[in-house]
Formats: sequence, structure tokens, C-alpha cells
Amino acid sequence: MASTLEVLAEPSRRRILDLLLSGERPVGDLVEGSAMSQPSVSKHLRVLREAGLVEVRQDAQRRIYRVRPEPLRDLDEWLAPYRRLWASRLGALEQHLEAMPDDDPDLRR
Amino acid sequence: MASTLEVLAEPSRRRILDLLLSGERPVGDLVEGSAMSQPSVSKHLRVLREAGLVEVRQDAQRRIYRVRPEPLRDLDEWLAPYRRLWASRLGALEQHLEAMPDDDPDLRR
DNA sequence: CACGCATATAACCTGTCTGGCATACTCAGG
DNA sequence: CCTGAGTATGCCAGACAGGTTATATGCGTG
Repeated sequence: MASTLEVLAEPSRRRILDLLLSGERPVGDLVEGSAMSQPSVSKHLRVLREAGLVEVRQDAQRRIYRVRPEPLRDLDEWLAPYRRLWASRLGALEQHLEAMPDDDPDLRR
Repeated sequence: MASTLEVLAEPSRRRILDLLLSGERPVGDLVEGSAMSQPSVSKHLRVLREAGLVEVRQDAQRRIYRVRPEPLRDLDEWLAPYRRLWASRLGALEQHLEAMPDDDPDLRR
């Protein structure tokens, strides 16, 4: 099984998660919202499911998916030591004066 | 350029970042600490650099790398709405009683 | 200025991932 | 049962990422 970060690396999967953020949704909705073929969406859902990032509920022939945020907690914890870094760096900036070049504005997520 | 999450998906790169967490290091140290070939390390460093996750300083023929946590802040922000989810879910648990199966203990990061 | 050290880049190979299409499965209704 | 809606799976092709080895580059020193 893939690590949470590997699973989240896929933009389509983040898209699906973001769609589920507003509440549980059947697969059909996700297909519309993500502009991919239904099989692709199903495959991504499988990966997300195996990573514990979503869970399913069955409603007749529909499968309703919803977010399962627990794995993201681990990510949050991994982030913790770095969080300290960027906190302390605010202070360090003063010593650097303004000699630093602008941060790259093209950063994604 | 790759998104922060794509860059972090690589275990070797996380390893490098974690090594840099204890302070700036020349490439040689990273090669030792990560048990990979020097060219591989250099490649990963390039990716990390282009993603803004590390920065370099030159010291004679050595390049000293250090963490640049800013992109992780964006990741932290992306995480925010999900954080709310797992917070609210603590409350929801009460309604589920104890009927839920144990969470998969095999989750990675 | 020739050499050695530290690091970066090039070229190549291989495995893996993703998307698409076709097809199988499952469920409710008639 | 037979059918259709909704979803999952198998299989394939193309693209890409990571490792390795060989080689180039930059810097200080004798």
C-alpha cells in the first residue's frame, strides 16, 4: 500500500478529496466534478480507500464516499518539527535584513 | 516544477529533509546519512531546491544545504480544512458508540 | 597551472503509474 | 429472470521517475 504522501501526490486524488470536503458524495458526482472517466475515478478511490483516506457506504447500487481524515493527522505530526522551523525563522529574518531575493511566487500547494 | 506534495512523496527526499532538520549539512553528510549514491542525492537536492524546500550556500568546494520551510506552510494550510474534520469527528465518535472496527495500525506517514 | 576533492550533470535502463476502453459485477424494479 | 443504472476491474499503451555509471564542472592548494 502507498504512503499517505504518495497517495496525496496525485492531483486528481487531491481533487477528489477536496470534493469530498463538502460532504459525502456518490461516485457519479465525483466523476462530474473531476472531469475524468468513471473508471479512473474508481481507481483513485480505491487507492484512497486503501490508504484509509476515504471510506464507502453502500446505497442501493450507489457507493457513497466520504473523507476519513485520520491519516492526515500523521502528516500533521510529521510536519510538526518543520513548523517550529518556520516559526523561529520569522525571528531570523530580522538578521537577514532585506537582502534576500523574493520567494518564488510559483509555488504550488 | 513539481508540487510540494509530489516532492515530499519520495521517501529519499523526506529522509534528506529529516537529516537537514538538525541543521545545515554539506552534500557528503547527506550521502552518508541516506545510504544512496552521491549522484542520486544531488538529483534529489535539485528537486528539493526547485521546490523551494531547501537552499544552498557555497563553502569552497562544498555546498551546504539547509531546510527552507516556507512551502510546508502552504501544505499546512491545505491541511487546515481536514484538520477541522478530524476535530469534529472526535465528537461524532460518541454517536458511533464502539461499533467501529479498529483503525488499520499499518498506516504509514 | 596541474591536481584532487566535492558536487553536479548526462546518458541510459527499468519499473511503476495513470489514463482509456472494454467488460464484469451488483442491485432494484418490473 | 431480465434489464438498466451505477460502479469496479482487466488489460494495454504511453509517460515519467529513480537508480546507476561515467563524466563534467568549480574551487583551493602546492
